[in-house]
Amino acid sequence: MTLLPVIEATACCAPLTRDAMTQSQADDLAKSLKAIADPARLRLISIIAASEGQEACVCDLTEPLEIGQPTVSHHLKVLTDAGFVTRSKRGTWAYYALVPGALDSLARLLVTA
Amino acid sequence: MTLLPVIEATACCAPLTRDAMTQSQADDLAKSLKAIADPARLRLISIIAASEGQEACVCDLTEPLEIGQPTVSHHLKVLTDAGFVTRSKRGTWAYYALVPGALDSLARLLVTA
DNA sequence: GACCTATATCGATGGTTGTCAATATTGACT
DNA sequence: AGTCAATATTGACAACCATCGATATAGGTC
Repeated sequence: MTLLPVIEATACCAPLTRDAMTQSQADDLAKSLKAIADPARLRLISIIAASEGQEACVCDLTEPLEIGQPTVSHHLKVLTDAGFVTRSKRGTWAYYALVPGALDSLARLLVTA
Repeated sequence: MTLLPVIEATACCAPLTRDAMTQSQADDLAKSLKAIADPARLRLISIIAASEGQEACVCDLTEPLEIGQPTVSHHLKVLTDAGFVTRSKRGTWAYYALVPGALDSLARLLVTA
């Protein structure tokens, strides 16, 4: 499933509270919010963000959350599809990094006035 | 179901990206995000926010969204439980108003550094 | 009280989603 | 080629959720 990346979804629009949203604006924003509205995914973002270079290896993400490796992989895919993180493979390892500004664009949409 | 209001859920904490979150912090934040991660609820917030005094009657909320009245009522309850809006009844009508600062507290948690 | 209007609650239903176990893929190393 | 380690994908299942129709509640008016 391809998903409108956050940055594009947010580049165009007035804040949530300025004007009544259209249905498709609401759909896009809801998709972005759904992508981060999960405890496991929030913790993944949080760990990645706190890591050096805002980048972390999957091997460092599996233990702290107490869920299986396939589930971690699934959550990382959701975050990637939504445009919050990017994946780069180096050797056998996969590194996930925050997309700079992605969370901020989203946050800006929620601020009132 | 009682839910930790956004304001309280966010009053205490460092931004999402400063430090690794605990499980319960992630649970709370995810609940707040889930509450607004729905197109119908985003449009409700949006319409309320764009109204005079950031307050709107349910009667003005049912038509624009093209969903049934019980569904609108359900979404408003979710938003109320999560602390984004408050309900006040005047006569036969129910008015929902934005909780000042609720969305902003949430947004602040998402901003990086 | 009887009736109407506005809103809330209940029960059911179809669709989505988080999780897991099992398996596949990919890359490194001998 | 063969093996091992890291990660991704698949298929299944239970839990959750958005929506609806039907009904209940509450306030106003006659």
